[in-house]
Amino acid sequence: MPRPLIDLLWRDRPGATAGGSRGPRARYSTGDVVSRAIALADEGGLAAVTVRALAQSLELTAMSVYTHVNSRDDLLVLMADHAHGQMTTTPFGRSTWRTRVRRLAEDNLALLRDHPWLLGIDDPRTALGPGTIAKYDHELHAFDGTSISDIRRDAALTFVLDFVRSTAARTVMTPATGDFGELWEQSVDRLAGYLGDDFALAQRVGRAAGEAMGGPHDAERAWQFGLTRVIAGLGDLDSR
Amino acid sequence: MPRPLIDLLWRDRPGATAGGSRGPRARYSTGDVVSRAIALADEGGLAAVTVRALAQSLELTAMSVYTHVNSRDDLLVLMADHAHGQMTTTPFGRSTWRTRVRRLAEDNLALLRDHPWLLGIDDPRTALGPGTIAKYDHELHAFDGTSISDIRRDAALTFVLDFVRSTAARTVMTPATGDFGELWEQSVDRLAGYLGDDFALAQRVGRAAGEAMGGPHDAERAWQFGLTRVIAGLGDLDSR
DNA sequence: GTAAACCCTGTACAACGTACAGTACCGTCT
DNA sequence: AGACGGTACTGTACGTTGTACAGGGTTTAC
Repeated sequence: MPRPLIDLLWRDRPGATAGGSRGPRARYSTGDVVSRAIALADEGGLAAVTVRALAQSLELTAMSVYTHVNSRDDLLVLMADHAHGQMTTTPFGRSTWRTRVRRLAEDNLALLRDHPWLLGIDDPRTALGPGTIAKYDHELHAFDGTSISDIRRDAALTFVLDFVRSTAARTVMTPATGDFGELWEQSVDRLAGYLGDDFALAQRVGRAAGEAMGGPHDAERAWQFGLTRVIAGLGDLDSR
Repeated sequence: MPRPLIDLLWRDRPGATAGGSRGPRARYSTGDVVSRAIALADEGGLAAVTVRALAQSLELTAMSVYTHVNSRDDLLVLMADHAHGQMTTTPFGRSTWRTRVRRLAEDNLALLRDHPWLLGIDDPRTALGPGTIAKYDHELHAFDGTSISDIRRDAALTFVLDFVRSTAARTVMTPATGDFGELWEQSVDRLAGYLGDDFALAQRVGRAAGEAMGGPHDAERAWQFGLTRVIAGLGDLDSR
């Protein structure tokens, strides 16, 4: 049985509890396995990351995967932490916390665009990994120079990241999510019949929002709308 | 085969396309099936809503469920829409949009507390249902009296609801989510060993946030923090 | 040289969603 | 009255999933 998850997460860091040295050499390192899994996920979404598919992609049998990883859930945590560790972060430089938060949000959006499957991983154990902790540390520094308390600093960061995640979930096209446009055109007739004149406001706003959604830069506009509101909501951190 | 999803969603509304009248009477109505499914989900989470379990709970065979519903995914949409339709909404009265948004957010949090499994349903087709549309309509009215545009009205509502959903996802105890406290105490030692003195800021803030998380009213505090920021972020809708 | 630890394989199981074929029932049409 | 056809339901079965379990071969530690 492989080492416990925490040790796998920290496998490359100095001081890592190494695996025993006896027995045949493994054909793949843990990192290899995680990388292949990520490649599969980038291509076909989380659903494509089955133990069997991963095994085949490594030219192993299904059960051999469990030599490197304790369970599929653990694998997902390793994937997420790896992605967090590889994330490209725009350096903050000497900017204000507002532009830092903006960059941070944009970086995270890019991350979720590159790896939409991250939206499907919601395991709290991810927070134990070095990549995730490094990311957390870096992003907390966005609020340096303000007089925000530690607890609120954490809350503020969570607030920003939650916004990014929500928006990405709606924007990003997961392989699982079929095109909503098709669905819409397909059912709008019958829906109109049912609706009649009820819910006038919903119909008016829904139509406006729906039409804009087809437009060229709507996703971008929704993003800017929200991000502006997030930053405005954080208010004047400097004087508090 | 049952009627298509849209017709099932609108089954109780006047003008609904009724099912054919021939054949034996069904032992259960669509509403019965959906209600039983919701009961299962309330008890054991979405994972407990298997076709077989639902069938057993109705004293049917597994395949008979498909007489009432086209697929499990459709069933989930029906469940979500039903929950949205049953949602208790605090009337807005004559209050300002700020307190309306606050109530709206609180109502939605309560909804997600009562039915945590809603967090696991992310099907856009839910938006086609009468319950969801009624909810949408009602919540859009929160911004009545302001001069906000239709598109921004939709964006603002989405912004609020996304915040609620994110916070609920972290707060609410899903049956799937084991207690994070256990996990933490179990791995904090080894983690401390790996961390050493690196990521000082993350460690300090994480400790502060972690300790507060054990505290009695932390979830409440995080909620208030975020909600205040959401409303502040929306700014002065009256003059725009 | 022996024993322990390790990588890897093959077989197998339980649970899942659901396709397909068939049976009993019932309103509708001839 | 009788045939038709749509409906509710059942039973069997298939493919896919994660993974438990029992070995077999290989390498290192003692």
